[in-house]
Amino acid sequence: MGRGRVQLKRIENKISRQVTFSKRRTGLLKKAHEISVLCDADVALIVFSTKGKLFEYSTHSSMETILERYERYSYAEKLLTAPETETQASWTLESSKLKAKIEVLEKNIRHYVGEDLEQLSLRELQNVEQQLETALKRIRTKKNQVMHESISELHKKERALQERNNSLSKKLKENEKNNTSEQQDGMLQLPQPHSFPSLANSSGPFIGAAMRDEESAAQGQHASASMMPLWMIRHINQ
Amino acid sequence: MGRGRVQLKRIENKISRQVTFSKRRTGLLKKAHEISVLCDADVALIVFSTKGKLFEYSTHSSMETILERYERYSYAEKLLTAPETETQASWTLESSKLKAKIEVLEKNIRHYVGEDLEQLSLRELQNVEQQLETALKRIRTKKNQVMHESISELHKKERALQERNNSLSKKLKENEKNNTSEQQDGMLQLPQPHSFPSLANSSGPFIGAAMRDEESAAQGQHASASMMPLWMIRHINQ
DNA sequence: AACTATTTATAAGA
DNA sequence: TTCTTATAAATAGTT
Repeated sequence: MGRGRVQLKRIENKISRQVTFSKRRTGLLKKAHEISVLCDADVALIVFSTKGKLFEYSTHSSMETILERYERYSYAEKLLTAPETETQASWTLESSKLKAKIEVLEKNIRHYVGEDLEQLSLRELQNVEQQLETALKRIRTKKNQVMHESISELHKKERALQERNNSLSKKLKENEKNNTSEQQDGMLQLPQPHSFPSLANSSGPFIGAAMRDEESAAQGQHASASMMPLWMIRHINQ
Repeated sequence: MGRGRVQLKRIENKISRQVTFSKRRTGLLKKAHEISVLCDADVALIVFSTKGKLFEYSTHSSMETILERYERYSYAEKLLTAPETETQASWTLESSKLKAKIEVLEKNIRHYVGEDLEQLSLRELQNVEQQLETALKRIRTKKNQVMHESISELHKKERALQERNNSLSKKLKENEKNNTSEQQDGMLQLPQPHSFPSLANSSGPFIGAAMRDEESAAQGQHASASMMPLWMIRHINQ
């Protein structure tokens, strides 16, 4: 619902991601409210932004009530087993289970990045090798796909810009017929077309704008959370 | 959005309330998913129909996790003020920290095995690809090393056995001199040397054992604990 | 924050 | 419920 269709995938540009988040959050909260009023439903909505800021909506019957109801509905067993009765022992147990799990996961990751291989048997090494090969294939397939999409997107832009360029050239020639005086480089000084105003400042041909987009997109280097290197992950644990 | 404008108040007609609920619920869940993917947000949505039926959506990081995060975020003060629950609060906090960490690790692993790639940008894909390539190189180097070690180990065994073999042959000939009767193929039917009994059953030359070891190493398909697939790891947590 | 051109969602009807 | 269609709403890209 906007000027362009949008792919269902993370918006790369931080600014527009933020803007979109703000807009859609408003819309989502509104719709949550609407369905709750129109259809007499109990709704609880919790949204955490990337930065960890909380936004929430809940029907008048309050968030707590709904969450309790939810727990009751979907985790009945859990509540029955131990809400208050949890002893320190059980916490310790859970904690060490989690820690054990983390250890296993970290070990896994180390293997997947080719570290800590000493203890592995030949068979295990072969296993990892095979998994990595498969993963690499998948990644490359996906990368190809993304690149192809990007390319055809750029071709589309290119065509649009070329057309615009042609029509501007035509207008320019007509202007020159009617006006046999100054304005040698008139084309770039014409009143700007309203559709692509930002491109008007480029010094090259219009098509060049597409290339610049590409370059700037390829620059930012900070990795997302999911791409954090190991040493960074290790610091999560405060 | 429809053929008529709609008042923001409970729809009286039961049927159309139900129909509207169904349609809007779909839309709401969709939008919740979209904002979560597009804007990289953590979303939890709980809807109870009038009749009490539950519908829910939550970002990949699971409903439980998000609700915990919510509790942490919005009831922090409450928990801190409570007298008895203070220890419990700290446990809860630690527990959810650990869980958060596990989430990150699991996401990482999914990427390393080439799953869950939709949300990755081209840049991130390239990152993963490069890491996998490096890992693969390391793994292969290590594998080579292990195989070479294994081979020279086997060569050593081979030499030892050959020597033993020779000395036994020698003794046999001496025996035959002193004893001009039976025992044509005596060599392989001699009392077995106690060091490598298993090899004695092989029908070929001793060096053949090395080949068989190699082959069987390449066959076994069950993964070790550290190589467990994700779905299996998920079960660790009790 | 505002402004539109567009895409989406959905109310009504079948 | 599902499909279709006319129309209201949401929102992407811009200013």
